[in-house]
Amino acid sequence: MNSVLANLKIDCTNCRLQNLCLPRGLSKQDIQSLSDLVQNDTLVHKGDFIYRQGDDFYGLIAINAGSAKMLSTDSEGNQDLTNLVLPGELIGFDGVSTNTHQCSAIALETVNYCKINPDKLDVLCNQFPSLLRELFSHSCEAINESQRNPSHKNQSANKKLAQFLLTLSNRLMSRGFSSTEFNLTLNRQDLALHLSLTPETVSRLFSKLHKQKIISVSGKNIQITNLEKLKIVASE
Amino acid sequence: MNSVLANLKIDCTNCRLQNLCLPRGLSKQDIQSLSDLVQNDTLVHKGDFIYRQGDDFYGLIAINAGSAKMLSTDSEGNQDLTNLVLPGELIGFDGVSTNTHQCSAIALETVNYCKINPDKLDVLCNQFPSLLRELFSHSCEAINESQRNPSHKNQSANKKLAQFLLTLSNRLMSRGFSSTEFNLTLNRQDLALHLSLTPETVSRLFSKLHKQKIISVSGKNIQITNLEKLKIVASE
DNA sequence: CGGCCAGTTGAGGGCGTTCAATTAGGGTGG
DNA sequence: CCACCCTAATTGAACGCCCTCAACTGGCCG
Repeated sequence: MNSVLANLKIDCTNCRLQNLCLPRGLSKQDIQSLSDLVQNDTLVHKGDFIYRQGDDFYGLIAINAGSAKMLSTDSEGNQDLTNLVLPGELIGFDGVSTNTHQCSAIALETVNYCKINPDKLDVLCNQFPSLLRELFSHSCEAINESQRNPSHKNQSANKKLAQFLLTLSNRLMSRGFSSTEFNLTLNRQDLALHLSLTPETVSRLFSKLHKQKIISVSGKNIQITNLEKLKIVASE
Repeated sequence: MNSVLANLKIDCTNCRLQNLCLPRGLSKQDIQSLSDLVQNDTLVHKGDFIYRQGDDFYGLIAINAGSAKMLSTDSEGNQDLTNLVLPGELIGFDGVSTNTHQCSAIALETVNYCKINPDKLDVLCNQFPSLLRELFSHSCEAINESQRNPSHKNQSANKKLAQFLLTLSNRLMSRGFSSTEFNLTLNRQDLALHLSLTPETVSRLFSKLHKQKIISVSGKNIQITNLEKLKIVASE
């Protein structure tokens, strides 16, 4: 056994997600400062809440391993699955402005995450403008994503699903996973919620894409067998 | 004439939108610092671009008077009207992360706006963490708005329009305008784009709400004549 | 083996779109 | 100031996509 490796603490300075997550664009010195403020390696399991809508601001969270869904319920009780969260992505912005979380974050499988506590965030704000600038940049990016993401607009259901699969494929690839074969951690119900469709429609569309030999579907296991055709479907 | 009033420079320290716009939540001293960095009173006219998608980051902009629309075109050429912008609201976040604007901001009528230039923004970041913190908070809020705003999800067209009108009514009220009678600066085409509907459908729905005596429509002039019923329609 | 829930598949109906025609409104030149 | 034009807005009819409701299948766990 390699005791040196075994005892090596994983933190921001040696994290494999450094270029995707918060350290992105920071100096070595700043990454070290950040690392000292980050609480690493919290583990939660499938179905666990990372935080709940209505909770006091819990902190900014970087998903390190696993995936999560962002769920929000409006005053009428309607649910909306706003996002699927992958490793290297930040969540928690929904609690910054009002100090109360506007969404729930729920683990879709075993999830390992890092966290900057609210009090540490204040330290950041006062001592490390460059980090705060980076946070600001991250949050602005999130605005762009959510406003420009075409899947939330009324298009054909077919197109929405194809676009979702393409976007997911790209996001997985940039995280070092296979872009052509993956396990969809969202179930049909959740995916339907996310795309504003019914589970029946999602199921039918999966079958249709399968018959067209564009993807291969077996439950949650998805293979993209004809990327070009999938792109054509996504652009109608 | 009152020459004292005539010569009084309008800036953040005496702006009527102080509680809505960027100074919100800042100390008097910070507001003064902010004010020194803000370029006030730029005037543009109907149809003018405040900035264009693809432009270098132009700065953070607060709409002081008038209204604007945020338009974004994706790689396929599909347009999306992401937002209607009212006085006291901030735009420009779409240029922060990549330093290139992801949307165009277009004046819907004569618009007066204030601006923090990109280089001044860097000054802010380095010297006034409290301002940056406020900016961060603003951008996080924008995320919530765009993700939680129910009008961008698939609901009945009727409900989407009713919700849009209710939200607009509230936003106008908090800005000191009438909440029951207003001039819709968006035309039917733009409104349809925003709600992901066709102009024909929007027009039909306006007529329907009019016949139901819930609103009174005359071109761009809208009166809400039965707020309670409108709320019922919005919640289905 | 039986029960349960997620997922799939089928039939029918409703709502928004599409295509087309008509009306209203805003700007320009005589 | 009015006649004209061009675009925006309205209204109508028919189609098509997705939803609803329902039945069925398959996998997992007791």
